[in-house]
Amino acid sequence: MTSDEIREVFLSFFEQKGHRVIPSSSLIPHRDTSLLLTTAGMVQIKPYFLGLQKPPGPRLASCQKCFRTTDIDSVGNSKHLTLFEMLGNFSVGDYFKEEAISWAWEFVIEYLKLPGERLWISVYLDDDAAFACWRQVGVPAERILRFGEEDNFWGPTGDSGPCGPCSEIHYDHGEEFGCGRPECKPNCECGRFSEIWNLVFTQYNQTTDGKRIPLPKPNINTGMGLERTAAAVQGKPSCYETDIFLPLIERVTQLAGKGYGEDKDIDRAIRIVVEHSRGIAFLIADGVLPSNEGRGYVLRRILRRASLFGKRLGLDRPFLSEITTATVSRMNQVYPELIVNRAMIDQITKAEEEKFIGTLETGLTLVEELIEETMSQGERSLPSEQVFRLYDTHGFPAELTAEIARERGLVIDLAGFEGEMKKQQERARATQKKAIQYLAGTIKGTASVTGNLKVDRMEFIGYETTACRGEIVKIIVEEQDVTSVSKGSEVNIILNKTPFYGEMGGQVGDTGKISSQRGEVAITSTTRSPSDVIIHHGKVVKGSISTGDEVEAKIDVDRRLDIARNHTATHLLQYALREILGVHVYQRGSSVEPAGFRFDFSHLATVSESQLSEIQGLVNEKIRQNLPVKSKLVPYDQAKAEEAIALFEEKYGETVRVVEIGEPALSTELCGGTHVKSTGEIGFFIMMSEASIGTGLHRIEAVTGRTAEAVAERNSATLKSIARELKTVPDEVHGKVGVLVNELESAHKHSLWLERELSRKITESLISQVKQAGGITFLSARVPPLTKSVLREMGDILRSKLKSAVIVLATVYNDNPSFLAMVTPDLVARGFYANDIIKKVAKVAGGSGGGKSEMAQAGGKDATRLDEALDSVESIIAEKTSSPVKKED
RNA sequence: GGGGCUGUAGCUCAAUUGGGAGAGCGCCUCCCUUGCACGGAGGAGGUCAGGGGUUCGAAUCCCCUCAGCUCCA
Repeated sequence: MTSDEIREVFLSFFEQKGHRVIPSSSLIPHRDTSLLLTTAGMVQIKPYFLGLQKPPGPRLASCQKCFRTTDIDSVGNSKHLTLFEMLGNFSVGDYFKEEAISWAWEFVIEYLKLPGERLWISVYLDDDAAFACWRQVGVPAERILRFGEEDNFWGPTGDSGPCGPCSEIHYDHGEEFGCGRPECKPNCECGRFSEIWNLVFTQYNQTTDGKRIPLPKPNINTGMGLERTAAAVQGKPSCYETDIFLPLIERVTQLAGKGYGEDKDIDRAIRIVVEHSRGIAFLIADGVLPSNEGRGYVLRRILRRASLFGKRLGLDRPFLSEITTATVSRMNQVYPELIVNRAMIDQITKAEEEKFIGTLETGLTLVEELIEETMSQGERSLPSEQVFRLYDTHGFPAELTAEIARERGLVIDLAGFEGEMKKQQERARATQKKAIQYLAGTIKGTASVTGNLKVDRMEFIGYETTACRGEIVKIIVEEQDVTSVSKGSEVNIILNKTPFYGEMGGQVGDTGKISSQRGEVAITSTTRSPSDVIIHHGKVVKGSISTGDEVEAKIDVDRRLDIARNHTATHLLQYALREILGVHVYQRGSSVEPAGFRFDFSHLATVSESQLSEIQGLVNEKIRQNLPVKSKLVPYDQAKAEEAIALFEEKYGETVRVVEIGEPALSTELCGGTHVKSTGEIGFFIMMSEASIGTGLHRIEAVTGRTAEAVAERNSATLKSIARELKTVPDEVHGKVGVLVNELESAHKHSLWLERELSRKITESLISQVKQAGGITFLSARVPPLTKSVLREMGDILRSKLKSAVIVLATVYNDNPSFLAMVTPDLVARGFYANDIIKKVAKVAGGSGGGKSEMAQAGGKDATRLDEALDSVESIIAEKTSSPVKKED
């Protein structure tokens, strides 16, 4: 049985048992900031279990792609994977243990045809009910083992929430794969037993004080690892020998010219390469891009690990994209997002791998330096802080450092390195804890109001209208439900019916007012609870309001129209980007506000000026064509079949709203936002900026409608005023500025030339002004205003002409006195230091300064005492010659 | 989210306690030569990432912002 068949048979089996099959959700969890990546099939079911959302049915089944980073370092042995597929059936308050167990057994025996005698069962210590169920389906008592919390109790995630005992099916691969110890049984560390299916019986809700309260309607949540199951079904010792990995392994062995199954270390490297390559392909397909934090960093880490182990196989050039390509062709039937994003997967992988090779190269020179230094000091061991610095700051793996060191007869202090690593982890954890506490605090504040907020009747009618009559269902003030509130209070209001759009999909919420006969509330923002209830935030400005009041809800229509213009423009922009740059362009986020919008999209190359102007032109052309904008509700599957563009991180219900522009549609997007009726209403579109905001990610900021008009107006006003200033007309401004810049440049050169001419003349006259003091030739003179550099040039000339002298020049430049002192080398040797002299001189004029012994500069504050300062030079030198001179060696 | 490092000519990088912005490669012009990274002379090219502060004076010290690299979560 192939893995594809297992997947198919599983889903159709549970479909027969009344389950609704739901598609795999993205690896990026939707609206769940607590999770980096989707780690189990349960993730997308969680809101149903928590009662936050209505499930499409009480019985659900899925095959979910999952990604776990917890045992990334164990990848390569027989069991652990980062990316895997999890088959699962779920009961949302419907069936329980008995059905879950009997169906699981039926499936593995009848459908997967696994030999019963190779299967072992584990149950939670006191879960006699589960034990009995297993006995009933015919599992002998001696193959049902009891384990404690560690192995057979699931949850809660965090300190409270749903949890319960679980029961697992283990497959015995056979004694030959085991450790051989007599006590070897399921959950043994050796590779003999493989846990293939975990059935979780969520029957308790754990409170923060540790009490477990039975749930009125317990849930079932199961997870069967497809890869492990395939290994069992196909009689292979590990998932790597199944049809899932073999094609990929074949590709690697082809490229590396190494055989699989000949050498333990080589096998491990091959496994890591293929395993991580799958992860790379799937992560990129779901919109993750390499980065130095979050999900992007997970991607970068596995990519680098794969590249390193590839090196070990002798693969020196970039090769990973070959394996990700093989992954795409192996898996795209089931996961079409792979084929859709294949260009992105290929290019990102190549670019990132090349970048890593670059990092390794610079690291290599640093390692060489470190080795040289260590050897020159006669040490044999590379200092661990330095090895850690190479890794921490420059990303150079310690194993590689060790390897290179070994070739040169050196060792590294591995224990010290691990210590440094521990410290770093502790630092991060400590701050992480604080961040979580902080987060918990803020969420708690609103969670009590909105987290589990359930409202039976609430209708959004803002697509059709901008005002309506409704009734106040709930009033929340500072996290407390209240029945009435009066003037001056900040409130959150929930209506049974509202035209207010709650912030979602990048579009900001509406503002406006809610008024009754007795009072009025100014609504300043509108948001949405996790359970999709629209919450109006505002302040009571008149009278008072109470729950049950009949009210009129009216949004700020002009503002809404501004937002709608911008939102429809994002769709047109995405269309234009795909036309001009290519179909690989996808929206990666947006922010739609009344004043303008931001649009992030995936694209690898830089966008040229001419492309930008083409894009802007195309959007404006479509605006002028005044195309109709229509929305409709369609079943999810239909929308998918029609290839409506969906935002990767969004999750959509059974029916989805599709927004189409034009007839036939040139843009079709799944979207819940508010739009204009036809593109002409947008009026005008101007791109304000385009920039790369990370690898493969770009951001465009743009404005439409009246903001665009204002921008155009402002630009033209600016241009006109510049033209006026330049005494010309706007069309001539460009040429005129060019001329002016040239003129300015030559004027600068000319004035520099004049200054030099002047300084040369002065220099000659200055030479005749030299004096003597204590046998030392010196010159102290005031010169006309000169720039610092010309003053210095003057000093240089004087110094070379006078051969042996102390020179002090002073000038007033921009009202500030400044001094320059120069001393010829022979006098420096005799103890005349320019920096000492300048300090004394400048002090007279209330300034200070410093420099080097041959040349020093200073500034003063009192320009009137400049001459007095210059006069002091003679006495300074005289003093120096009369006192005994310390000779320098 | 928290650390570390970096940002100077088109590229790779220098610049001692704060005191004169440089080298190599590349580019342009000329000369000498014509096989290899020829050789020689001259030249252009810089908001020292950006902003603020300290100072007579900041590439250098302090603060903020931005960008890149890197590690941890």
